Amino acid sequence: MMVESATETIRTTPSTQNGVSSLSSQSDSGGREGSSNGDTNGEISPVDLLHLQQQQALQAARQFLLQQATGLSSPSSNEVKQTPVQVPVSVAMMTPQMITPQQMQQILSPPQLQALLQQQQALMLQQQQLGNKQLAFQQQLIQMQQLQQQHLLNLQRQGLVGLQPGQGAVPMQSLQQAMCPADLQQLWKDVAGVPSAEETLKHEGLDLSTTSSNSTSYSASKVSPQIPHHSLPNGQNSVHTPKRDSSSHEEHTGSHPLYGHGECKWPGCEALCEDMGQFIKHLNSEHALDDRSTAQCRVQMQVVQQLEIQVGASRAFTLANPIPAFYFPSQLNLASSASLMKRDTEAYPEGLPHPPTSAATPITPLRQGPSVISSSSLHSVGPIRRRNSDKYCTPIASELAQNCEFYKNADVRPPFTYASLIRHAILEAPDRQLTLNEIYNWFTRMFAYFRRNTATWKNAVRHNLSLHKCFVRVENVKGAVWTVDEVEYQKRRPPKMTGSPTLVKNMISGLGFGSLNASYQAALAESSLNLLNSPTMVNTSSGGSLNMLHVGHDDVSSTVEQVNSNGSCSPGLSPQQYGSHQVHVKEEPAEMEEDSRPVSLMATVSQNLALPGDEREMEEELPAEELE
DNA sequence: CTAATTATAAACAACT
DNA sequence: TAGTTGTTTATAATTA
Repeated sequence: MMVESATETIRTTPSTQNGVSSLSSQSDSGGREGSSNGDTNGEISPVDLLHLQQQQALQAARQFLLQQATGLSSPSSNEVKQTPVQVPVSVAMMTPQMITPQQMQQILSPPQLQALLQQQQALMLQQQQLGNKQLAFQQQLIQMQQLQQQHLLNLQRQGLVGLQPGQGAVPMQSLQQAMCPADLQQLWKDVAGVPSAEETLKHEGLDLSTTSSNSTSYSASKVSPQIPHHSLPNGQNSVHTPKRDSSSHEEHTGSHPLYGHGECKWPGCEALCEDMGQFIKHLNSEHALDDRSTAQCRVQMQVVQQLEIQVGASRAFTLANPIPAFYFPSQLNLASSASLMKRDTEAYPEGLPHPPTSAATPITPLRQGPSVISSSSLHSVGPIRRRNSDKYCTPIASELAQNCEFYKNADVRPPFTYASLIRHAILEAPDRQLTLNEIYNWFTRMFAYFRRNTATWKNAVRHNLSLHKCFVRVENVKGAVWTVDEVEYQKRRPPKMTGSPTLVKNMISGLGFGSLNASYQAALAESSLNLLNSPTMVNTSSGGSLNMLHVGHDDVSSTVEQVNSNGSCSPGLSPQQYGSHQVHVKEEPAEMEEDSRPVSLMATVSQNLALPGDEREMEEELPAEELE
């Protein structure tokens, strides 16, 4: 007991408010915030510093990419400066879905890069499942992006690119090389056959001329001096002998983004090259860069950026919607593997009292099935404030349903707030009411994590019950039970995404969803439309439709229950139903019954998202009560 | 910087 | 009296 509370205390206390806060809060999690006590980077481990550096560099590179694509000229100096250690690698791995495009820029660290990009791909995959024909192309684009970044990374490592964090100066040429313009040509050809893709591009208002002029001048001013002899296949730069080139690449021979396993990775090429030299030759001969491809490359970069935006948007969307995790298995796998790494390495830093259960069987409970752990659960790995999950709103029901076993056995903090957990527990009960003790039991039964530190979390539970208006105490003959006032619960869900209607509009129109598949887009459009049409939403949401998308969603069960349980669980649900003697209303429960609208609406959206062949999934997800 | 949300700790009262 | 249940206040972290 004492030990438990002690650790608990430690866990919470630690956050220092230096720039390292997030890092420390991460690592210290269960343990000594040892690293956080200081206020400088001095405490940061070498590894962290490395990460930091990589992040900075990466971010700069990314920034540059974005600039190139956007035509923006604003240097990223300040942003880069802020980046320091802000988001440790672990976070990047653990919170894939939470990462906004901007955060992504900051978070990206070499080791994560691939994972992230793969996740993006996974997302795109998801979209594909939604019926998008353009996906193939988009995925390729993503790959291109991946290649770009990897290459940039390599360049940085080599010192070939004097990437100043504050300047984000990455030579255009290097980008071009990384992008493999020829490949772009190919892509272009492929795409040519797909009117929608071109349509998309037009729609997105890609301005080749503008962009290219921008990037050109940009690269012209900064590039050459920094890449002394990094020969480029396009011949724009001084062409060196393959050997020289290969030598310059030697240290990372195997890491050339386009060269691996003895063959050219140029999409669709696969030419065999015995060594780097040969590969370079091959590059020069087969994948030369001409003006056209250069232009295409630039367009490509823009497209890539668009994709990034889309990814961000779709991520937000999927987060806001109960799209079952199995929608993107690849991501899940990734996530789970990430979590494994996490757990094995940093989840419980040295000195940390490893939770009893997990110590013995930390990962065992992981299902090998497709559902494994959804990303949200990853958030919880380690002592992250669960608020995250709640915020980014992982449907607790589906999450729990899927990872029920995991939480039962792994000493992992569930990524949900106490409030949402309590609510879930109560709603899960046959008569949607539980005594305090029953709630306790539910916690301990469902989560290994809550089998310890009982004093702490029980206190928290009680505190939550008392504090939140959404929990209504009902006294009956046998004592008191707690019920949930859905309306209140939904009501208090704050705007999570400060997305104004404008944002939504933008996302839907060309920019974000320009090339999203029709159904996806339609679903989103519809949802936003509905949302916008809903008076409640319009004036309620400070932010706008996207907010509403979120509302009531961090808990699928709400949706489900309201839809399935005929009335018994409707938002307006009055405590009286419980045949209580007396009800303590903490405050008037708000009379807006329209609140149910967003919820059912969500159901609609979900359905829209559930495309052919996926209905089964949706159904799986609905009965969230089945967990247990 | 501020406000809101959440987690945690703790004091305290009422009740069993 | 001790433990449980509830309420309330305070503090800190995090995020928008």
